[in-house]
Amino acid sequence: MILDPKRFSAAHTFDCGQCFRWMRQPDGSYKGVAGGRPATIYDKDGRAVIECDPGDLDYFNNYLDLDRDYASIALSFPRDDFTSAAIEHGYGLRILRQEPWEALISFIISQCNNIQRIQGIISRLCSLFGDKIADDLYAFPTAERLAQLCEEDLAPLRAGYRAAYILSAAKSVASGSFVPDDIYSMDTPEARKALMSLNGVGGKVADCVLLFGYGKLDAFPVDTWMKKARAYYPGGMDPTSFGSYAGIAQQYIFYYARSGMKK
DNA sequence: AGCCAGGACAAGT
DNA sequence: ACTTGTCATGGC
Repeated sequence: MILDPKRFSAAHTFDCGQCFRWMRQPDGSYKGVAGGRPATIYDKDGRAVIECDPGDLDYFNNYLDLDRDYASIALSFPRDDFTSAAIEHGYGLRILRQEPWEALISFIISQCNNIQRIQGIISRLCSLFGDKIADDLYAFPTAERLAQLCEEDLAPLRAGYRAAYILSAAKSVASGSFVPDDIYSMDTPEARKALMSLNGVGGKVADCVLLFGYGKLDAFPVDTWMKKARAYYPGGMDPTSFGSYAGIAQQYIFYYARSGMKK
């Protein structure tokens, strides 16, 4: 299946730090699972090539946000040298529309952690408690499944103090006291507040869940790398200056800052 | 050995 | 509304 979204980069999309489960294969393609659907994805001549069940193609078209014109959005951002370099560096990245529940748990795990270790913890979480889909491919475990567990069960994850947060979120969702789908209809500030009612979810994690899980592209997560990047914005780094797609700008900047600002 | 990694939380000003 | 210590783990 070949889709033509203009300038899709699998590497920049899957390795920019927004997701943790797409694994680069020796041939440069990325293999993973989204929404319980397995796929192998790569780019060819700037186009997205998706190997998946034909019935899942619409899902991945939406998942990869392929219908959005990122080039035009990038042109709408203020043109300082740093932002321009960041956009060039992340050429072809797209903000994934990940499953909200997976994004929630993933970014709870991300706090005060590094990306390699986050990947390991999530990988163990899925292989231990997620349904097996194929060889080395697992669905993300459901809230109902995780809600049955205790901290001891999560010890093999080596998630540290975050294990309690995972269980707490699972129980909130499984019991119905927190309904992930309710977030969609809220505006970003209201949705942010609702997410922060969960134990272990502060402002930054909430912003990541909104951006990467709910497609709320005005959410603007600020982590340690964004704080480092702030030094390159003499007048300050004002999210509102990037408009309603500030989250996309954020991801270019984050990815560039984390890369060491090279190339 | 100490510092850092896509922080959150409670307790103290 | 801001500052500080603590939380668990691992790489450098």
